[in-house]
Amino acid sequence: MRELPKQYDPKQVEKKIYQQWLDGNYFHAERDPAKKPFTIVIPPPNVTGQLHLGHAVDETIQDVLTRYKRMKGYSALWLPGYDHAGIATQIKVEENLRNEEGLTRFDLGREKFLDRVWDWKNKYGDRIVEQLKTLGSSCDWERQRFTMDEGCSKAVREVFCSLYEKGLIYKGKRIINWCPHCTTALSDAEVEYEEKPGHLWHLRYPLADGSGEVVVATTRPETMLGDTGVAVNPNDERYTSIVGKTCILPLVGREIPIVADEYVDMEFGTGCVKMTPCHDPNDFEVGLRHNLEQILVIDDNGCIINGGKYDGLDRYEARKVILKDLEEQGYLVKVEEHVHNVGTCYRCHSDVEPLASDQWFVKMEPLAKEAIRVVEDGTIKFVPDRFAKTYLNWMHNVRDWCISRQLWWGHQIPAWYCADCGHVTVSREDACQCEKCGSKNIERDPDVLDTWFSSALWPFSTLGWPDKTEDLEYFYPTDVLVTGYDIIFFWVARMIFSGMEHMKKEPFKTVLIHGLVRDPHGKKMSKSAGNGVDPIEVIDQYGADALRFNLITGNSPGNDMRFYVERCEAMRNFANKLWNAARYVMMNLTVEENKLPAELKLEDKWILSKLQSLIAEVNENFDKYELGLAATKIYDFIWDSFCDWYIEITKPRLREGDVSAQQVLLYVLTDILRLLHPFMPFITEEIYGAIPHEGKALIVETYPEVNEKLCFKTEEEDFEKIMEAVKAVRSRRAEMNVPPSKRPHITLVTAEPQVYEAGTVYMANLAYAGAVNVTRSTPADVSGMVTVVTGGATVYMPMAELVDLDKERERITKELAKARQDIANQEKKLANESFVSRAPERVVAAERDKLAKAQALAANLEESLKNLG
RNA sequence: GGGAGCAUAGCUCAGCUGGUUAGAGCACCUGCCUUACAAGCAGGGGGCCACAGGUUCGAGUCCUGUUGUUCCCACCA
Repeated sequence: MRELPKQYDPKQVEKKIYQQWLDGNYFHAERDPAKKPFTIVIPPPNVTGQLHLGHAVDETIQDVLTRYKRMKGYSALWLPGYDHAGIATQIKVEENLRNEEGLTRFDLGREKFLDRVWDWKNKYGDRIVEQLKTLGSSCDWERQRFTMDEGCSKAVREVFCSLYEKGLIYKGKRIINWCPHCTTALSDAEVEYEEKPGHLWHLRYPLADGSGEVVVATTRPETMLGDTGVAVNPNDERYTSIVGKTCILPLVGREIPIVADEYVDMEFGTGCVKMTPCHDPNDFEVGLRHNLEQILVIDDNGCIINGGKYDGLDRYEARKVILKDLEEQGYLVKVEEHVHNVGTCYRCHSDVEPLASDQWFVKMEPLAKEAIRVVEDGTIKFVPDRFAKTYLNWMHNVRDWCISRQLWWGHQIPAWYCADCGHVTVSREDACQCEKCGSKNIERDPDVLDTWFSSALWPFSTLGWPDKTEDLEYFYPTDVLVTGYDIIFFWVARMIFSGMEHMKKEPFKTVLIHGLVRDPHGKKMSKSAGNGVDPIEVIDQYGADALRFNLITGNSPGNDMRFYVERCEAMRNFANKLWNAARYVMMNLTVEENKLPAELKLEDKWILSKLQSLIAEVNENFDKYELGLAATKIYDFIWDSFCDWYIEITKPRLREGDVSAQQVLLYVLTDILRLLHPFMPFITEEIYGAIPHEGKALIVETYPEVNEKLCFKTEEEDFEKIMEAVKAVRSRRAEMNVPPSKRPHITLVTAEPQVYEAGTVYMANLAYAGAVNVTRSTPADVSGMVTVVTGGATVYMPMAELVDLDKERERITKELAKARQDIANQEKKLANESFVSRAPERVVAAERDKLAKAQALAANLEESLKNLG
């Protein structure tokens, strides 16, 4: 036992406590056959990243769950790590290179550039780990992984090769999403659509035979350079006569065919669509059906190629010039305002360019089957379950996954092209010759894999797969995956089908989805908007426990939350409240052993019984992942039940040196610490260390379970009757401005005198009463008395204590009106035959009881009013 | 075009399977430095639970529709 300072200072505590946990090796999960495993793998933060509030929510939830399960006796593993984040990291390092040395990655060459990225990764890779630690994350740092470490890279290679061998990975020319800024292909999931105002330009394409013209409508006139046809609907009578004819492409002069295809919507625009097979997925398909030529007119940087005089112009620059030319030459018919969806890159938000390109793909249909099954049959549960629908909808409609990226930072594709026979060698080991013709004239594919390709394997690659490790055996499948709804498609979906394909077992049993953290106005936090809040600064000011509690409470699962720094202040105050409660208990402690006394007083039974209810509810909330509810209940118990009532009520006993009160205080406080620890690990551990305790550390204490012997329902109710009387007296006193120094004698009239007799001491201490008289019958003379009716008693206070009779009269009149209204309501309800006969008996009884009470109250109030004159 | 969420006190939000008087934090008002805590204590004001129907003995809670709002998905040029 040692003295605690008057105010809790997280700064003095958090670093020290975290070090104690590390020293005790408590985060490390052993493969203990006697214990059940509980596993969470962290959603790996970007290696380039800094902790933001989104991480803070995610990590807090995982830490709360891990700590809970650890205390519940599981071998709880929270496996940490980070992600190489291909695009983001490469761009960052390229940016540095340009700013500091004026060089591009091509100036350095692949190898030297990658050295730079590794340097950068080694320098900043630990920053986020350090930040996770300040949050209190109880990760097993011995098992920390990186998506590009040796083991994970081996897993990636194995998966690529095995899928290739099964025919589930192929290379082909498709329309893909190309980011001209990041200069790489993207998957469909990596494109974010934004509604943007634009125009619909109507262009005149003259028929080659001079018999007329067609007018096409387009939102992207610059792509006309790549037009190789015009399509109309076969059922469109307006155009049947021109199908099969050709027209002359303006500005270019190319003769292109007019074809009929079902794809065309007769209602939209003019019903004639220009076909640009290389820059539109639909046109690509139509082009294949009608053998249209493919002409690529926009290059990797978004500039025009194969477009004659327009070559080299940026696509939007080209648009202006082309429109001007079209107008001047009389080809522009009209312009309409038109809002349309524009795809943008999820990393840099440049407009994505659809273009035909040779890329690697994962064939999704066969993989999706199992991924759909395990969610439909409940093997994997989403919490809240509405996200299962989101997931299934996506999985049912999933298209092949473009996995090759034109980057250098990442897992290079293990495919070698033979210059002699053209064969592609895909191999687990680095190939030095063509597997078909033996030629050494081979070259490796320069591209790397989508970052999400490696994170898809995270739940098993981090446990040692493809090797058959003991960790994998013991900890897989993992239990809960915690993440925001924004990466269900990127990551969750891909982990599920990867787990099913390669492990033949689901990667996790529960997907716990949380919402996004927004600013006070509900806007997304971002660097560019300048509305971001740095969690590290918040922790610095209020402490990690306060931040954690703020993030875990006041929101419901799966819904976005707004972040208010002021709420952290409230949480810090709560921490301080607990701190002082503990300080008070310690100040009065003369015993060393945490053991309940043989005899319990009424208030002891009340608080212990309330504690058991709390324990039951919190455990139940945990099992349903209702962490916010659990935390709020603990908060209320500590502040209201424990501090405001129990501590107050035991003060006289402590003053008199009553050891039993000390023992109950210590017992309840210890359970409080254990209950709260997953949410506020630092302060609880610190207090635990200061009070008498047996275990090594709170983090490895057991989590409270209900003790039936400490459930005292009757006493709990009895005590609450007394509380009600106390509150009633306090309330009257406050309303009448009776100063605490005035201690009126009070008479309690009740049918249960034994209950209230036990409570007379409380009336004196908590309601500043003088002598308290408990009787069964109303005093002979109640004139000049203030009456307060509570659930179990009528309280009489002498009028002399009152300052304002008018006020009292007013109050009673108001209450009487309400009581009469209640009586009316209850009588009406009970007069309803179907209610009485159909509602459960206890409900009806409760309503009868309510009526009786209201009647008694009304009678009392009437009398009081009479007494007042 | 399809799907989902949200709408409760001045503000931000809880309210789990329908059942006493709808809660919390902050803000506000009144009185207290009562020997754990003024980052505190006691008391108080403030709510047609978006709207309209329906189911039910009983609806903030379940169903249908309406309005507003946010988001996700989808190849109408």
